[in-house]
Amino acid sequence: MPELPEVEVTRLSFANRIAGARIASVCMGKPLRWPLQCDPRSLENQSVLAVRRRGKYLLLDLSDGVLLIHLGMSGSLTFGPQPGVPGPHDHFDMQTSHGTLRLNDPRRFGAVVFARNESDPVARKLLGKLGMEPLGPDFDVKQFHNGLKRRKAAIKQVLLAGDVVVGVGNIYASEALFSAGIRPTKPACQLSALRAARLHHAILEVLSRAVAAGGSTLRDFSDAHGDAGHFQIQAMVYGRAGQPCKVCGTPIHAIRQGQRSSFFCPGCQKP
DNA sequence: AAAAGCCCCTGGATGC
DNA sequence: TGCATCCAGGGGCTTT
Repeated sequence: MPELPEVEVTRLSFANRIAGARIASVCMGKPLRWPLQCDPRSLENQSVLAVRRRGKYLLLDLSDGVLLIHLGMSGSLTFGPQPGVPGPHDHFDMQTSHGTLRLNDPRRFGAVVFARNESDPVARKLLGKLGMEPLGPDFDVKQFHNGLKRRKAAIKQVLLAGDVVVGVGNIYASEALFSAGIRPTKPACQLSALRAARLHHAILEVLSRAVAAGGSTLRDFSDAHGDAGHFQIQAMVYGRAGQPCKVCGTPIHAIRQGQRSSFFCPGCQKP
């Protein structure tokens, strides 16, 4: 479910409300991808100072440490008063003076990890190799192109790897490549400066539009209020195998790259 | 160093 | 209706 826009929309939906809250108790459900790395009771009486984001990770700054939250494939966060007893897929429940933060994650690819700070080895292992923030000031065209030049792998897989630029998941990778007119199979290192610049622009544009629209709602995303987005971002290629391209009418192709599906228009996207 | 595969897990859709 | 198979928005780890 969650690519960068969904994570950012989730963050925006509760960051201000949870800021300043005191943690009363933390209740864990089934094991997530990684252990919490601390006794849940050691979080009690700490305050939540702020909620930041790095790639697809949410960072909850506490008075004495930081919680790294990842939503994996199927995770979603809710924050509000009196959520009732945790369900079978609620695996992290944090009661605070401002409400309860709850992680629901059926597949349990998500995680909540405590670290002393961001230089803690625990945090560095998860955040250390992340690439540029596409919506941040450091997303530089030249640096982006340089990053791609070092990689012989297909551009789609380089985008997904997240070590050049973070936050571009399987849906937005296909959409951004369509927008830039580039085949997902194109070796990253073969992109000219012009085409790299087009892709840079497409990533920025696609992701920021999705954030503005309140999360992709390409499927069934809901934010921490539990509200589904009111808007609908139309996919140009993702999930549209066999259907006519909305620009040129050519049937959309679906291929597999690294065990993930990719979609592209053979007419609009040049090899 | 980089690339390719594997795997974690559950649930929904599809096919026989 | 029941059961098997395939697929899903991520990404760390191991092996080439």
